[in-house]
Amino acid sequence: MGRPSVQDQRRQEVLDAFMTCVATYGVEGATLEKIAAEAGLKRPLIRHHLGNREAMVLALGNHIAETLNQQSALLRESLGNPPSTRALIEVLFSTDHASDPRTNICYQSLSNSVALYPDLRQPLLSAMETLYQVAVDIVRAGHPTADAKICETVAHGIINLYVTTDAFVPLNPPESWASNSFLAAIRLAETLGAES
Amino acid sequence: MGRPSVQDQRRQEVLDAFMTCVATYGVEGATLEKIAAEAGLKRPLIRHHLGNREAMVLALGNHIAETLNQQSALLRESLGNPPSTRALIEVLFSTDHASDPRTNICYQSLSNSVALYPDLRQPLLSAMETLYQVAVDIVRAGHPTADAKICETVAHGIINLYVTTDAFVPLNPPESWASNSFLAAIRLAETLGAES
DNA sequence: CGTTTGGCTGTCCACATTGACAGAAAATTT
DNA sequence: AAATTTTCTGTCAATGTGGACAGCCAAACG
Repeated sequence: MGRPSVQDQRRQEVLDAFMTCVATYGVEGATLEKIAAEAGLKRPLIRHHLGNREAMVLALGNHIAETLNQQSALLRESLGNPPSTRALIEVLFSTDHASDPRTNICYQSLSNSVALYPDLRQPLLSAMETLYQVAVDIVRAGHPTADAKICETVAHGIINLYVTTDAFVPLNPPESWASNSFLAAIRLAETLGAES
Repeated sequence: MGRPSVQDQRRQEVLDAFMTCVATYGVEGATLEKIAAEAGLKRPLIRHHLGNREAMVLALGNHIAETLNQQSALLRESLGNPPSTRALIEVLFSTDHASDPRTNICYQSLSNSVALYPDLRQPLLSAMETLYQVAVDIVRAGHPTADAKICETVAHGIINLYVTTDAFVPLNPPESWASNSFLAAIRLAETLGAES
């Protein structure tokens, strides 16, 4: 049968190194050499596992989207039954929640590259839709009597406030930026009245 | 006296072309040739006007920060006396307000490059602080009796919701994403009660 | 032990990009 | 018209980057 294949594992490792490089140097700044150094491999192996540059970028886009989808699923499960909007906000903004900080930075970088790699759009868009949907479901569960459209607005607002906070991380802003987003999300949730 | 200098104007044109390229290709993807093509000049002239790559990036960072500061000042003036929070939100989210869409994309790209160009951090950070401050002042003017800390939270929330909306523009999301952010900002503002 | 299968390395070429310089062309003043 | 200053062009070398290939090495199986 020959040597057993570790291709799947290697592919994950290379993808992870690519993710680190994109987060640090941007999509166009993540060269094969930097990725190879990060992965501890030789440059030709990167190509062997992920294909040419375009294939690499699309693979990363799908990987990021998949990661976000898993986080959405986790979020849905980790909140008690019935889930509370307050708990959603606290999980999103808790520092120990600590979703991999590279994920959101890569998401941003890839978003800005959609014009160059159009196939990125679909997975990135639907990953975000999924996250929105989880938030909407949680908010509606916590406020069954509230208007559906209003719940949607509040849920989107909470997620967007969270996203902004993450987007500013590379700037290392004062702590107040994050706490103001957190407090704003709380206030927004409270417009729905007490939870059931 | 010799030929008259058009250096200042050329510098602005080159900076503008650089901005377009960064918005399209990212910081590392904006090569001198692409910038030259965009500016309608020959490559060596780019270097002549903006210096080497690092100087170019820092110049763009300062230019973006300056642009944002001007927009902040404009925002402060364009709102009536007394300014209303509602008007602030409507101006921010109005499509015809149409601040140059490249500005926010460049801001994001540059933010993600702070690790490589540390001198970018200061101007980007204080431009955002300025924008926050304008929003805080407007909200406080509209709600003179409200608690100062709460006004700060609401103002930051409004700005952050606006920022997120702009950040998603490259993904060309469904129109509902923007309208939900807008409605969330309105709801958030309403938590302060009626305006004076 | 040999074969087979797959992972890994070394090396090559083509091309893009940056950085630098010398010199031509243009415009204004004297 | 001549001189001067600035703008612009052409070209070179050095380096970085992507893409491709041939061949070696390691591990499992018969």
